[in-house]
Amino acid sequence: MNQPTAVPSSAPNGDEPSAATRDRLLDVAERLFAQRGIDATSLRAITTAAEANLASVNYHFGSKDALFLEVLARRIAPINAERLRLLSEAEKQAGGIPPLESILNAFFAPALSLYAQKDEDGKSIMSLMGRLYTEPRADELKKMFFSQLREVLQRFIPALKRALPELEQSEIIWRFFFVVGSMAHLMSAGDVLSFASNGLCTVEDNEKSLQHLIAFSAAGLRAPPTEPLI
Amino acid sequence: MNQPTAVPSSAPNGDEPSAATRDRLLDVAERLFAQRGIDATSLRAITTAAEANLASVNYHFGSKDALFLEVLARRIAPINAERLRLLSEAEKQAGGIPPLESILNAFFAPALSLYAQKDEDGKSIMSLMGRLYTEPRADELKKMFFSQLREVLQRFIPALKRALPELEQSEIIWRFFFVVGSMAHLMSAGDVLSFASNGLCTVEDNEKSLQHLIAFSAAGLRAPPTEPLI
DNA sequence: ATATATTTCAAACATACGTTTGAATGAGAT
DNA sequence: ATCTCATTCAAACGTATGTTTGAAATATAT
Repeated sequence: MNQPTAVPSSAPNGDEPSAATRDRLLDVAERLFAQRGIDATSLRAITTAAEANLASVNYHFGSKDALFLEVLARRIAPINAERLRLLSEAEKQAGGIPPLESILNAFFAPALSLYAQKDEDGKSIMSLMGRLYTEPRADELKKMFFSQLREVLQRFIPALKRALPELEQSEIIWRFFFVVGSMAHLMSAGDVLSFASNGLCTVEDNEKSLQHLIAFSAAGLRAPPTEPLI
Repeated sequence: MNQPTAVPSSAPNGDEPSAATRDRLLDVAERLFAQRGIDATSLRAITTAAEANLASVNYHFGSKDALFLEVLARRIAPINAERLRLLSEAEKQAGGIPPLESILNAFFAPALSLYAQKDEDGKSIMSLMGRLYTEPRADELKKMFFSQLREVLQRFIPALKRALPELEQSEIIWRFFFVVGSMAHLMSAGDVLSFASNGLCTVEDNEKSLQHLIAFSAAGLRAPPTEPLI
């Protein structure tokens, strides 16, 4: 309940000798949540790894749940912004209706780019994001997540509709639902792929993964309509 | 550690006045695990709902993890057996290579049939199964889950290969990976679909869901090869 | 009916968790 | 130098958890 009355000043000096406690907590929490899951990650583990005091999470964020919420919001917002930007760019470049593949690329690429992060944690963070679609968690999380996703859907569904005029709106939503599932699966279970294929398929090459995902999704979306337009 | 030295005898009298404690625990645990998640479900909640003593889980299963493992194994085994049966049946009926749609139906239908269970819990159990692909859990669970899945893959991948001779093995595996993702998404996040579509799309009609999933997946699998056969 | 093994039970154990507290520390401004 | 506020810190709180225990109850077999 005791919230700080003011935000800690963000290091006025040019180079910060060490990141502010708040940021260190966010970074460490993100990594641990992703690797071990949320319930399995204790505040003690987070604060120890972040070299901060146990009470610091409750001081800076109020609660563990609020910390988790902020860990996610920090990632989701830029991804969705980039999605919208890429879609607009594709529409401008096409001078009207962009090809399905460009629309899908705009949706996938920002999320998959997590994998290409320089540090080793990209994969686990992506895995955490992928799991978000299905994690049984507090209402507040679901609200935050889907309010941010809804904005994206409101731009992408009409774009898909223009690219697939022969499909009913409901059929487009159905298929885009499966597209999201394919992406989430790649994000959250990509490591399983190489395991289950005995190393034949690997998720190491991000560009190749994106190609496979786009090719599959585009073809799935282009399936002949099962609910023809009346 | 203290395991019972013998399995409790399964009610020798014709009609059981009440299910054996062990079975009641499995049923209740399944429902609660599915609804609230595994970590959020305490042994006290399970045993109270099952009208059993707190110690009964440790007596009958050894630990909470072992209980969870058995809850899953009890569901997964029959589903995978039914998958293999349906595939064999489709192959017999086709007198050779069955159409892609029949292969996919054999893979999807047994899992999606969970939804059609008479009791209200079908959905949440299906959701639990769908989450299995990505839950960050103990190694023993992953081992059990994938050892059972591997058996299925060893029959389905060759079947898909025969139905899609123009594709490399690795490309088939990639695409089937997305197929699994689409199915898992439908299983674990089906309720999100109607929420995100403002009720336009709903998962209530199991047969319709299956049709959409098959149409999308078949088309995705049939996408032109990105890695052409040499 | 007696002996034996299985199952239930209430109680306690040990531990881990998120959170709160109140004093100590630090930095900036007056 | 002093005041003021934000931050850190060690310690404790209260609670919930999975598990263990040893006796009581129940069923099974001889």
